[in-house]
Amino acid sequence: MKPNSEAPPELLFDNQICFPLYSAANAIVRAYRPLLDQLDLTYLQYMVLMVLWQESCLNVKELGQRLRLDSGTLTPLLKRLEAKGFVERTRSEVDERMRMISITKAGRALQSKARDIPHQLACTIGLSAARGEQLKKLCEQLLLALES
Amino acid sequence: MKPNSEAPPELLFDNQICFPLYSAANAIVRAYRPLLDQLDLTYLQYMVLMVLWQESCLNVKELGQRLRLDSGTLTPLLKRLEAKGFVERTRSEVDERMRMISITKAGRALQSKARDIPHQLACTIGLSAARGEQLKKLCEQLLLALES
DNA sequence: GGCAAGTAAATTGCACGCAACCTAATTGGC
DNA sequence: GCCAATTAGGTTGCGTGCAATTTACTTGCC
Repeated sequence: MKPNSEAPPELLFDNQICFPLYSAANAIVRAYRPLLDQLDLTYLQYMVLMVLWQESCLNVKELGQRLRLDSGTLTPLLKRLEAKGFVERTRSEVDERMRMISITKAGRALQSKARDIPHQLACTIGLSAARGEQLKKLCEQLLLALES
Repeated sequence: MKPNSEAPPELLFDNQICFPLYSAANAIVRAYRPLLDQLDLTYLQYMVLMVLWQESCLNVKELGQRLRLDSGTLTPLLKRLEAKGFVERTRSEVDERMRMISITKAGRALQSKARDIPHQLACTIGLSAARGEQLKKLCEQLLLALES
């Protein structure tokens, strides 16, 4: 009995293009964890703060557009960041539907504590700057295509 | 007041290498969803079946090594696949600690139903074969480096 | 001004990921 | 044969992702 005699090669596990990407994303989060534990942050919380370090106040929708996430993910995450004292969640006075997310002093203070993380992570992932840039570009292309 | 005057460029959100990868992985899962809904499978369940289409019986640990996932993720997932009738979970007679996961007839039948999925997905992600291969290679390198 | 349509967040429910822990079976040394 | 160490898998708890729905507010049209 011939195994997989009629299976097209694209249905073979080892030929999957996207699964390595999926696994790599998981591995990245794992690699960040020990570094971010020291700041009491998860990877996603770290990314949210990184946005807020640059633009100290935006609403949930804007944050979601930058991070490609929706309110179902962001609302509980922002509540956790608020509970830790790193962000504030106030209602917009102009439009009461909007929730304005702003960085607190404690949240901004994390920026200097995080100073070494990019370098430390770069060491563990051990990808040259050129390959890193290449990877980033490819992912951004893919994202562009998937944003119909 | 100069914003971010002392922030190193690696702490700027738009300079993150890994976050596009993270977002792309999420986008891939989203892109697969409508296709896999027809088979009553999630992306990860589809990947598990893809492994089982090639090697019709392995234990949880072996499955976890191929997929880079642990029992905390796989056990509930395999129970769901069993509930749908696509796999069987039996105890090894040689070593009672091991749980043997084998594909069922219904599970194997999904392989032909899935025949068009790779092509359909390739259309939506719209990455040339060359760039796809490049992306796969980069992710595999990254995974290799992170598997200390 | 009043009301339908639209919009921003929040909520609910389900499926991952994974650390931390637990249980049961096996192995290795003596 | 006995017991400590190891191993396989399961459980728990928490944090995402996201579809689907709900709630509260705003806008547009008459």
